[in-house]
Amino acid sequence: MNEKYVLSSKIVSLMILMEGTAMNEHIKPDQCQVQEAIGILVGKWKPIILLHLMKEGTQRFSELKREIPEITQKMLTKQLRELEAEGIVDRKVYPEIPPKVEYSITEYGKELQPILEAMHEWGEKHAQMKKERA
Amino acid sequence: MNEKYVLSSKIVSLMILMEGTAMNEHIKPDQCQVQEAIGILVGKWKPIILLHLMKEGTQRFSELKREIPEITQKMLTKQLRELEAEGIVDRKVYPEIPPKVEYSITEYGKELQPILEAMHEWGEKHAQMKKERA
DNA sequence: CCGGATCCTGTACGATACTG
DNA sequence: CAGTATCGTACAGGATCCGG
Repeated sequence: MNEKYVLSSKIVSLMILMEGTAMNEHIKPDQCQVQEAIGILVGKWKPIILLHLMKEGTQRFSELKREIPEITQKMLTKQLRELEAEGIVDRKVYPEIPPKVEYSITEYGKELQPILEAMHEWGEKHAQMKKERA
Repeated sequence: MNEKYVLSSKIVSLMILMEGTAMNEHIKPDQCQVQEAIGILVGKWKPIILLHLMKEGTQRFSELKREIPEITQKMLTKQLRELEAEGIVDRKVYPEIPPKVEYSITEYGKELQPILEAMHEWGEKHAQMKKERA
């Protein structure tokens, strides 16, 4: 491996973080841990769903549907199930009639919150920069 | 909750900044600023490209290609151009023969670094959690 | 109220070949 | 060396209807 070190302190800290992990080698797309995280967030609606659940706490299916009117039931169901499968969201079914299903962020899922917030922050800044460039 | 992870001070300050601002009302998918950020990182190869450029600094097209062997030229070109269009990556063409093109992370793009770090960190943890569940 | 089943469409991605 | 051009495929997302 060629060692061509031109380093800002930021890069140094990144390198320390990555030491012995993914950064050193040929990173394949399916090994990349950043992809792990992105993969979970990518669905067109997942960030929105998560933001709502994080802000409002536990919510029923129909509440989410009301707060995100443009989404179809199918999509809402599907994306919630995917988040559930990853352990990010908890699904609680009340065996009643009419049916009642509540969704909430798991403790584990809450660890994603700072990342979502950082992305929100950056995204806002980026959107504004795009405007200024026009 | 346990603080197993020391978040970078940048993220912590972002969290403070975001308090009370981020998650308000009916967020449409095309307004969601988290989507802004994700949209830029989604390409199958973009995180990998960015990690390489962040680690190695300025690199030629062929160097990147060599470090990411599974990617096709077409894809490498395309994703680099998209990153360039967003202002994340700088493209420097040397009008020589044979051609020479160098890519690097812009100062602006470096602001993504803490986010990528956080995602990498979380992704690693998540990947391991999945294993344990099996 | 919640969500599964079906069908349809755009596009991200890839293999391959060609060029200044 | 660093790209375009062309063609082909898989899959995410959406519209709509059905069911417990």
